[in-house]
Amino acid sequence: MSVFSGRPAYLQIADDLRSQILEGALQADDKLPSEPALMDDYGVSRIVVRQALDVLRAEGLIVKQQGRGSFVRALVPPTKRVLGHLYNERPEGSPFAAVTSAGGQRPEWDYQSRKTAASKVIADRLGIAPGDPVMRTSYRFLADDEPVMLSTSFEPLAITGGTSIEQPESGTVTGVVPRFDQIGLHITHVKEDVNGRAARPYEAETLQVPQGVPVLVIERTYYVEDQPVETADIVVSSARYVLSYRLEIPPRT
Amino acid sequence: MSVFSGRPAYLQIADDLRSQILEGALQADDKLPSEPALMDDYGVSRIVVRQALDVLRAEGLIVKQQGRGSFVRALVPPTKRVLGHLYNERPEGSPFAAVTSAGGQRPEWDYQSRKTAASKVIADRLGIAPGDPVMRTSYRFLADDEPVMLSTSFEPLAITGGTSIEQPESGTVTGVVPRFDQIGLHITHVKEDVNGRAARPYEAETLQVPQGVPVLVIERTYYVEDQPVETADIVVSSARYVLSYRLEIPPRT
DNA sequence: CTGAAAGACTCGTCATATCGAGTAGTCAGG
DNA sequence: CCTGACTACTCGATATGACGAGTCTTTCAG
Repeated sequence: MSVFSGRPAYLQIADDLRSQILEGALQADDKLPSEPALMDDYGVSRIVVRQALDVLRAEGLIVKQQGRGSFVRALVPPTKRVLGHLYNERPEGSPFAAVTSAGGQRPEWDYQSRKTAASKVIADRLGIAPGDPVMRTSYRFLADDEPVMLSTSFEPLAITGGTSIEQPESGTVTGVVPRFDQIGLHITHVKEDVNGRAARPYEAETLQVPQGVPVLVIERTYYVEDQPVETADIVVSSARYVLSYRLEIPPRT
Repeated sequence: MSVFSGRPAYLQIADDLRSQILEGALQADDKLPSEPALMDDYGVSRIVVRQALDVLRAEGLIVKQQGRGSFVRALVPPTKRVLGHLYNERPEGSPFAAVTSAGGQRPEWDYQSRKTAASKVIADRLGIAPGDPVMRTSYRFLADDEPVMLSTSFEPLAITGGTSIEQPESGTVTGVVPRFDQIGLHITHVKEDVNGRAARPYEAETLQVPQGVPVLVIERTYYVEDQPVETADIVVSSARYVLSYRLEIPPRT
C-alpha cells in the first residue's frame, strides 16, 4: 500500500485503515500499528500518520491512549443506552436513574444550585424576560462512579419560588415531572432539540473522553400546556449514548 | 495574552478565542486573525495555532476557507430546521419536503434503487434473516440545489415485493407512511436512534462541508404494530440541522 | 473603462526534529 | 514469590521550514 498523488496522503491512509476496520481485518480492541510503524508502512512522516489517525478518532472508529497505542473502538459500544424514549412511559423518577439502572449500572449525581438572572437565550426558551430570576442547577451524572452526562437546568423562580421544589434537589422526589406534580403542575410535553459538535475542553475533561470527540447536545424544555417550566442543556458523549426516540403515527383520517 | 505552562498552549489559545466568540468580541462572520498573525500574537509556532483553530472548528464555532481565512460561524445557524417533530402531525408527503418547504427552500432529491441481500445489521433491524432480499435505496436530498441530507433505506421485499410500491420512487405518492398506506399497511410508529460523529470523507464531500465536522447519524425504523417495514440510515450536517422532538407526557395515573 | 496579469496574502499539506509523559515488560534484589 | 527500578516503547506537544493552491487587490495594457 502506497500513496498516490492527487489526494492528500493522510486521507488515503485514513481510507485504508477505515476499510480495514469496517471490513473486519482490524477487530474491536485490536491495536493498530504504532505511529512509527505506520510511517514505515506508508512511507510518510509522523505528521501525516497523526492526521490520518485524528480523522479516524473523530469518526469514532479508534481511540488513542498515550503510552499504549491506538485501538479499534467497538462499533456498537457496550455502553449503548437510550434517553428520549423514556417519556413514553410515565417516568417514576429521574430518567437518568431509570436508564442507568436498566443498564445494570449504579446511577449517582452531584449538583450545584444557585439563583441567578436569566440570560437572553435562556429567557427566550423559558418565555420570560432577560434578567428575570431563575434557579440554575448544574448536574454531573455518574454511572458506576464514572461521569457520563452533564446538564445545566434553569427554572423560572416566578413559578417555583417559595414552593417546596424551589431547590431542585432538596426534596425526596427526583425527576422534573414528579417534582412539578408536587406543586400541582402536570408537565404535558417535553421538547428536545438535538445537535452534535466536538466536546469543549471542560466537557472532555469532565466526561473523561479524549479531547475533540463528538458529543451530543440536547436542549430540553418541559412544558405545562405550552408554558415552559424548565429548560436544560445536556451534554453526553456520542461514544457512550445513543438517543432513542419513539414517535407515534396517528391513524389515517 | 501569553501562554503559561501546565496546560497545552493550543488549548489555551482555543480557550481565549472561544471566549472572545462567546462573549461577542468576535461576532458572526467576523474574520479571525490570520495564522501568521496569531503566531505573533501568542508567540507560538504555526502548528499550535492550527491545532487551536481545529479545536474551534470541531466545536462548530468557526469555519476555515483556504485562501481567505477563518471566520466565526453564526451561533444559531440560519439553516436551523426540525425533523422529528414532524410525525406529530400526519405527514402528508415526505417529511423532508415538508420541512424544507416550511423553511422557504425548494426540496429536491435523487436516488438509486436496487435489490440486494440484507446484511447482518440490516436484517437485525428489519427482523428478517441475513441474506433475505431487500430493496436498497440511496437518497441525496437537496435544498435549493444544495445537498443537505443523505439517506440509505432498506425495505424487505417479503413485504413490498410485487406490490405497487416495490420501487420506492416510481409512484406518485412520496413519503414512507403514505406509500405503505397504499398497500394497506398503516405505519403505527417510528423509532429514531440518534448519534453523532465526524463526517466520513464521502459524506463531507457530498454534503459540501469541511472534512471532519460533526454530523448527526439517525437510524430510523418504521413499524407496523412492532413489525419493522422500513429502516434507513440518515446523515445530516450538525451545522445545518437541529433535530427537534416533541414527546407527550401521559397524565398522572 | 475594462479585463487580464501579477503579486500579496491565506490556508492546506508535509518533512524533520526534540522533549515530555504515560505504559509495560524485564530483571535484580529482598 | 513479590516488589521496585530501569528501560524500551508509545503517544502528546511543539519548533522550523518548505511548497502548493485558492483568494483578493492592485496595476497595467488594450
